[in-house]
Amino acid sequence: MKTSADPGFAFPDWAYKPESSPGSRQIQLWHFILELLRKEEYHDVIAWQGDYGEFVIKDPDEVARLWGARKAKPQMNYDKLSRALRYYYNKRILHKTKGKRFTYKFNFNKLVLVNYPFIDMGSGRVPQSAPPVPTGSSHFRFPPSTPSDVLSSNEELRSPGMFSSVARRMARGSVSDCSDGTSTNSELEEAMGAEERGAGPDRAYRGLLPPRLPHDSLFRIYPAVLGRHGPRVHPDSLSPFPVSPLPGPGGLLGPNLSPALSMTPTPHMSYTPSPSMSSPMLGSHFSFNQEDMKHYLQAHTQSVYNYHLSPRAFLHYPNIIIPQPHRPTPEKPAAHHLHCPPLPLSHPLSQQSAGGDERDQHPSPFKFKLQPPPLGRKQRDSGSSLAAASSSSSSSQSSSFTGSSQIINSSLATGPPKIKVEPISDIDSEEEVQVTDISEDDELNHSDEEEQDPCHTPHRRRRRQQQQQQQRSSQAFPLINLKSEPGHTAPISPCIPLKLRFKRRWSEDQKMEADGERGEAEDKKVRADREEEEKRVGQAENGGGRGGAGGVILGLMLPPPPTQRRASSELQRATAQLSLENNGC
DNA sequence: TGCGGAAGGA
DNA sequence: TCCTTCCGCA
Repeated sequence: MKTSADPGFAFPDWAYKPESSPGSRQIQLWHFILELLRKEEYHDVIAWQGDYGEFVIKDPDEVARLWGARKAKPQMNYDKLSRALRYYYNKRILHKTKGKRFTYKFNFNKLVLVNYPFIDMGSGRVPQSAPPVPTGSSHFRFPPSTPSDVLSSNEELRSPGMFSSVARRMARGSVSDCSDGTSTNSELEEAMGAEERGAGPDRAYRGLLPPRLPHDSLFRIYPAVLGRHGPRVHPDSLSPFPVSPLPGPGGLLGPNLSPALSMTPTPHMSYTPSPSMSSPMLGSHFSFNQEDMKHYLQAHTQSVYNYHLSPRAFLHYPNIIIPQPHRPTPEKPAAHHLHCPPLPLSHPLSQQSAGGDERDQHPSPFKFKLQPPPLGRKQRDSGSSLAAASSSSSSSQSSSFTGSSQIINSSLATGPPKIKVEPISDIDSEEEVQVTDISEDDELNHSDEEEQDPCHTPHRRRRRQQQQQQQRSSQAFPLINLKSEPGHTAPISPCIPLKLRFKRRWSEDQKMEADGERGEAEDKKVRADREEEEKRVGQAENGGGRGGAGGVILGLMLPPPPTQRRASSELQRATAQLSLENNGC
């Protein structure tokens, strides 16, 4: 296999730009960082430290000097180098370890799903977020060396709607993780640790799992592993590694396991050790343990909720149970199971969830921790207008992390007065609370906010447009079509979608919450007035049959303030009524 | 020390 | 596209 000219350590050809010169001047910075990290002689300059993928630049000037030497940029300094590193934030290749000087962390989670287009689901094996550590078992295959290889030779694996779309979304950055610069993995480990402890059979291989391998040991094997695929290196491979956020064949992140990936295994995703590294598993696609894939997706979904990612990506996995905040609306169909098109997938996962909604029977084991996404700089700057910032969030790190979920989060953090009460006709928002594609619907529905947002650079607008386009294509799925047409206000009817009625009810509830914050004295007065009014409204509603479960949803997140208990009970009654009505629909 | 906008080069 | 360079800001 061809490698770079570096005799000590070399990435495979695909890790370099095609125009890579013998001197490897085109090496990318993160490659270079990994290169340094791997070399013992630079451990005084840069070294792994802390969590997986986390490294500290011990001697920034020296690293910059080395980088400048590599790039023939003698004027290079750490300031410039760090600027380049910061560009990786948006690409989710790196993020900063907050509070630790010169400490960054490679992000690998998104790189995993991007590999999904090459999963051989039929093999009954599931992708791992773990690196391709050849430690001895047989369930891991390396993909071809380049996306073009895969896409040309494994077209059948690009199951439309299954993995490729996820991959594209991931590649686009609309699905991402670790966006807050903190250790995502540790939280995921918690969640998945619990999950795994409760895991059933199919876990025998766990005994084979390596413990946390030291970075170095993980990384050391990387070249050797990749080296096995030299013959598959596509001569025209274009910047084959996850660097490219672009969708499509040239931009798919990944069939190639990245060094970043390899060094940042997720312990909770039990890695299946793979003697395949030494066996003739040079096939062009991954094979994964299906059980682990399920767990991975759950973990990733957890990260979605923790980090404002897009669980909608998982709608393409109709048989993956998506952990969600438990919503006591038993009548609500298990959308992910019932409304996804019968994708041409006939693997055992299809049977696992067949016949019912597991979530109802087994409430999600995950702890939901809704957090506001990291504030971008301008958001921080905006200061006082937090609500506006949250609704129009366009932090460069999380331009896709906008939307009603964030609104909810903001409301949790700042109280009802800052809740954005969306128009009733904006029925997307509740969907986003439930299945939080945080970015896209917000973009569809809040273009007015975009105008107000000083952070909307043309670049970000382009990204948002891409996400909107993705959203439109995603709406081809019946699940998404649970929504009404944008802007369409369904007539009030006992048989309007339950969800829509929930939404409307929720909007009302939020208004009431806002009212509830206006102080005790005023509240009492308002309450008195409202009680009178609600008597009238209640009578009207008894005939109109509208309502919603938004209050229930919020109730899951926060205990209702005393002033709202009565409203909540109203909501519960309305919910019960709606449930009955819905049965009639 | 870190962030991110902007302009520009290769 | 991936930086490099410069800069203002926190």
